[in-house]
Amino acid sequence: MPEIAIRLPDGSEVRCPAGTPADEAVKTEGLMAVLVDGRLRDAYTPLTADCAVEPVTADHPAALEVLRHSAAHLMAQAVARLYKNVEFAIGPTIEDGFYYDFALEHKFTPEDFVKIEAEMQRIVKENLPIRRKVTDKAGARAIMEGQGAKYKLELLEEVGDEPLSFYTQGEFTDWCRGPHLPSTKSIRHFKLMKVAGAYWRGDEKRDMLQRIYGTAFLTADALKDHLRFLEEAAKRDHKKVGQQLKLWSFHEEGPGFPFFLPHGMVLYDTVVDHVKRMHFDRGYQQVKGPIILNEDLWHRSGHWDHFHENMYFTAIDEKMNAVKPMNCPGHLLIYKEDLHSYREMPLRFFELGLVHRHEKSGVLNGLLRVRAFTQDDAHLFCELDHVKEGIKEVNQLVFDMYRDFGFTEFKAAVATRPEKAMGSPELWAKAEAALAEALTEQGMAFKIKPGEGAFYGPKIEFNIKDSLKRDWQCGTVQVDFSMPERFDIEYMAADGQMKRPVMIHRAILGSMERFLAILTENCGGAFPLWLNPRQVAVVPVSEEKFGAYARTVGGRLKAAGLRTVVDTRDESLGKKIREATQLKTNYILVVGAKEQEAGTVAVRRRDGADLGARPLDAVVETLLRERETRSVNPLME
RNA sequence: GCCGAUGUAGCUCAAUGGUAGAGCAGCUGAUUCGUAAUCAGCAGGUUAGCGGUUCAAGUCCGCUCAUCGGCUCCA
Repeated sequence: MPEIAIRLPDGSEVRCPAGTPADEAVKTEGLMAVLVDGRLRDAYTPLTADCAVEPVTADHPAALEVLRHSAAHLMAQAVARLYKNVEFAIGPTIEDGFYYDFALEHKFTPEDFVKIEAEMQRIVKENLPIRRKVTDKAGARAIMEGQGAKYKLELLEEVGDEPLSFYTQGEFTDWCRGPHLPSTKSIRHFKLMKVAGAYWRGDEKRDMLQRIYGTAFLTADALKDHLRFLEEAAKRDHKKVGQQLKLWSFHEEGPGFPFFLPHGMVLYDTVVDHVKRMHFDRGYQQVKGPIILNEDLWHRSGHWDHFHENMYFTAIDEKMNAVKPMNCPGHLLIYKEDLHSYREMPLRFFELGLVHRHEKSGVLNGLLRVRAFTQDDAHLFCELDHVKEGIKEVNQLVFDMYRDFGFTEFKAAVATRPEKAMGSPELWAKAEAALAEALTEQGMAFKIKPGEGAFYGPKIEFNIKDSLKRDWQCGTVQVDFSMPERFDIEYMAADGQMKRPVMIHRAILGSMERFLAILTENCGGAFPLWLNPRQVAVVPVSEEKFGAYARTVGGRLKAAGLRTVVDTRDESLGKKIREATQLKTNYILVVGAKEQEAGTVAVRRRDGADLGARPLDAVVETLLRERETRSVNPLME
């Protein structure tokens, strides 16, 4: 046997005979896998040549991935033991865990999870070695035919002639790239989460399989933390919070059409006010088009061809009309009312546009996915040479807006030409390049989403990250050469020629409804002062004795524009404080004899902190500062 | 749209196939209170809707609707 040299991360080198398994060469406790020359491999992989080996143990970034992949196999094995005639599809890892798709007669219920988890534990205890075997396509086919695995056979037909690996643990064998843990014994901290239907290969025309989602972690604490996180997210659910704080509601009578209650409307208007101010400061002109427009317009715009399944139609005097799903055609009509000059460019039309889109019933979800929503929509018309500047200007507004609403982390992606697209590929390429260049010049990293552009142009998608580290898509910026063409819009260029402008479609918060849901879940309903519909509650210790002073205090606050309630109900002080706190009122001002005499208020924050008596003037001053600076944290300390 | 689960008072939840109940909220009265629930009384329901099985249905079956979790789609 020739000797080979193994380099370890600490710079040391060991020599061993070629073919030595990696785990024997590196001799590391708790080895889950190894990186051989940077490639993830099984711990027992034979080393055949000089190489660099990095051990993957529990603290390695790749550890979770390996663990979860093995957990998916573990679950599949348990399912195979417990149920008859199970067909296996695929079982990958995902962000928070793993899933496996099965086809079988039995319908899984969450009660089955107990049984499956118990079987999984049993397999863990059996300490089955997980071993890799490589075969060729014919060998693979033989194995799969033996298993009656029609889904896997279908996938097999699509791969080339490269060697294929199978992993076996006990009686269970699965086609898999790997790597896997060396044994089932180290999969300890897992939980099956939910069962759901999933189309085979994500195609709604094909079989509906049963998917079980699970998660697995390296330690019991990490699993517990994850479950706690999910609980926290559930507590912050905007539907729940919206009901508790009486912000919005949903009714059977209008699925997908949310109701805004008085306090929700205050929140909505506060957001709108800020959005408008930011746009006016940047040269946008607000417009508003009608909600219903005749069908011809939608043929001209291309929406009928590309979007009509999502549109609502309504007859007026026997003529067909469409309820608008987008605002752009309206803005094009407005554009065409005047002769435009290059001197006005970029021309910026802004609309809080109420659009209706027919969404499939199964996708509706609170305010996050509705059938009628208001977009913070705008269209910029610019000269061809200035498209990139236009995009950059818009992007800057996007960044500013997210920061103002307290979102400091966001990501961008460029979505390119979809299959159903209008306009020439050359124009698409040009538009895609403009978007990418603008982002690059602004130092904004982005990824590419192939084929995910709108039918009339490629787009930048902006995602914000909330306080629970979840991503939400909000803004889009789209470059469009087609719509100006279709509507034959022009402007007078500096050289006296009539030219065709380019259109930039953009929304920043996206849908106001959706954004309010995100805002709500970001803070769990405990809105920063500037946004909160309930900013201050004034609570007299006794209504009879101090009610008048409480109303005076309330009057001062209201005069300063602070959203204030004076709670003069015949209830105990403790109860009024409790209720105001539960409604996430930023500040509770308690007034009694001492305060009345001294012209002060006793300040209590919603987090329970009792700040003691403060002069009313000072309180008003601080609250106004907190509001004007849009502070996320309370300024009263 | 597809797969699955769920639907009881305004809210949160109980109720072996055998008279639908509690807490909170609401109303009335008492209480005037110093930092997260004062006390008492009253009222509140075609158990999502429609149909079926049964002597008897909140409970079992079917259909419809809505919601939730996923899939597909998407702001």
